[in-house]
Parts: sequence; C-alpha cells; structure tokens
Amino acid sequence: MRQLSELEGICLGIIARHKSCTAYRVRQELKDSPSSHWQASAGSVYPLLTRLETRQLIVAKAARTDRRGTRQLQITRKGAAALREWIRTGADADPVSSISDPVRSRMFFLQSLGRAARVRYLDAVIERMQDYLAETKTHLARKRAASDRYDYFGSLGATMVTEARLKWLKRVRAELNIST
Amino acid sequence: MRQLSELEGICLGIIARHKSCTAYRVRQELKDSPSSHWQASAGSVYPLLTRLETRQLIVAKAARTDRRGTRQLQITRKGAAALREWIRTGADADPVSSISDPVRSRMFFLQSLGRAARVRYLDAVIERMQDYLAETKTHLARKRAASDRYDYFGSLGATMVTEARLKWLKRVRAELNIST
DNA sequence: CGATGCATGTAAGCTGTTACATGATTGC
DNA sequence: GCAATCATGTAACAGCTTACATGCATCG
Repeated sequence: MRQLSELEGICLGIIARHKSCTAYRVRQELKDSPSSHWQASAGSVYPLLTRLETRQLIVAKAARTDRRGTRQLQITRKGAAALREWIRTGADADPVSSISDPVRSRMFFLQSLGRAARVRYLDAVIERMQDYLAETKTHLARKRAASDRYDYFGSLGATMVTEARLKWLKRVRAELNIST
Repeated sequence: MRQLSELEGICLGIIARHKSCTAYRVRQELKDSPSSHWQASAGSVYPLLTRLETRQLIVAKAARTDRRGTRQLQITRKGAAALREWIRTGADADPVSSISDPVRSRMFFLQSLGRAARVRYLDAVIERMQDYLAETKTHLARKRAASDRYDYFGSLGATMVTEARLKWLKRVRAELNIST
C-alpha cells in the first residue's frame, strides 16, 4: 500500500474529523485555513478523492433527498489505518527538515539587489509578515475558544513560526543598518 | 514575461553568484543545502535550465578543453533583471504566508492516534527535530566564518524557524502531560 | 586500470494548476 | 424570481519524481 501524499493525508484527516462530509466541504476547509498554502482547486481535490475511494480508504453515500448528486464521504477502517500511518511518517527525517520558505530562499540572493532596493524589499516583507502574523493570531484566538485542542496546537505552531520569521527579518534588517 | 517559479529563481540565483558554473554544480549546491527540500533531480534541473536558456535568461559556453560536453552557464542581463524581479515577489502575500510544514499538518489530526501513540509520536518528532536543529547550527557556524553574509542570513532563518518549531513541539508535549 | 566523481540527459508517470462548465438549493 | 452558495466535475497543461542511460576525467 503506497504512502499517502501530503494533500491526501490532509483530506483524509478532514473527512475523519467530520463523521461525514462532502467533497465541497473538504475544499472549503482547506481554503479557510490561513496556514495552508493549498489552493485546493477542484481539479486536485476531486481526482484525489476518487483515488482515495478506489483504494477503499473512503466510501461515498448518496443523499437520497438531494437531486444534485451530493455525496457524503466517510472514512473506512482501512482509511483510518492509513491516516494513522501517514501521521507517523511525520517523524521521518524528510517531513522534519523539508520546510521550504520562499522568503528564506530569496534571502540567499539578496546581494543581487542594489543597497537601497535591498532595504526597501526587507521593509516590504516585514510589513507583510506583520499583517500575516496578526491574521494568524486572530485565527488562533478563535481556535482557542472553540473546537478541539489539536486545531489549537496546529494554529499555535503557525503563529510561533511566523513570529520566528518576523524576528529573523527584523534582525537581518538591523544588521544591514549597522554595517551600511 | 512569465514569473519565475521557486526552483527557477533559486537556480538562476545560484548561477548568478558563481560567475560561471555547470548544471552539475547547480545540482550539487541544491543537494548540499540542508534547508532545502529540493531533491534537484537531474530530471527537473536539466529541463529547467533548458527553459531558462530558451528564455535567454542564461547563456551556455562550451569549454573547449573538455570532450564530455561540459557547458559553463552564465546569467544574462535579462536574466539578472528577472532574478531581481523574482526576489521582489517575495514581498507578495503568497510567499509570506505559504509555508507548509508536514509536521504541523499532521498536528491537526493527532486525535486519530490513541493516547499512548500520540505521546510516542511527539517524542519521536521532538528527537528528530533536535537532531535537525543541531545539523542546522553546524551549517550556520560554517557560514558565519566564510562566505557572504546573505548565505549566513539565510541559514540563520532556517535555524530560528527550527528553534521555534522545536519550542512549539515541546510546549504541546507538556500540555498533553498536564491534562493526561 | 579501476573506482569515484564529474557531467549530461531522457521517458514514463503522477500530481497539481488554471480555466472552463454545469446544475441544484436556499434565503431574501 | 434572482442571487449567493452548495455541489460536482473535466481538459489542457506544467512541473517534478523516479528510474534509466551514457560517457569523460582524475587520482591512486
């Protein structure tokens, strides 16, 4: 049995948490999460769910009162096992290290910008990052109140990482100022 | 002119820093970076560089003393402009927010694991993260000594984010212990 | 003269994206 | 009755991965 991909694991997890939900709902949930970079386009989600169904990790039941073909998805026992297995792969070397940050990637090549452009660029990124941090914190506050704790823990991770990134950018900015 | 993708920007940046380098060297550099999740397989790098050449962002010069067809790549003026433009897109909303972390993704679904498995999983991830942090710090120390400062700043970002992730995991672990 | 490293590439397959396309349901 | 939302999908295309495939250069 092949390993679940990142998006497959996430979708399966979403279906597992709602006892029963539609593909549409899965997409909504992906879209609403600020910590996710997945666009969760129809073109990826629907084929993906078909794949999960073929592998018998989920089953679909048609709602009989609905004429538009709404399908309620549920995780199977086999699917729950696959989900647990997918979670465990989070402790492998790759998931721990493979976290790519477009802002960090660009930092390596900042020399290519002129001095003034460099500072302007950093200021712009810092401002964006501050906005994003505020957004993340709002989200975190909402999670704290309601819902389950793992939702909260997840959002907490997003917030803490964003704080670290912001701190990093400010430090770089400060060092650029010192040694003109 | 279409925007450069993440990997395209990185490869172009690498070529820009060495005045002249081979495709092979680009791959090596990608592989050696611990902060990169890119495997930089031949199957992605070579077609990518062909693309950049077609767009006239780089030019290739054959070394005449080498019979195996070694090609020295150099960035063009047009390429340098494209690189600067790519860097500036780092201040857009997407690159700032779109940072996906496989460990964080899995946190949202930790409920699916039994209580004991949950703790075992977290301990395993924490151990891995500690190893990875040590690796990152070694790398950072090497960068501090030699090379240019933006290399150092980049590695610093990797280290600070890894520290934040570890702190997060330990905090989650602690909270799980409290409320059994 | 053999091993390791340098150097280049191709082919099949999977996953994801963008854009397109359709129709039912619900609330005002 | 109309707009917003719910709901499902397809088609063309781009990009990356894995695995395969080849051959030169250099050092011992």
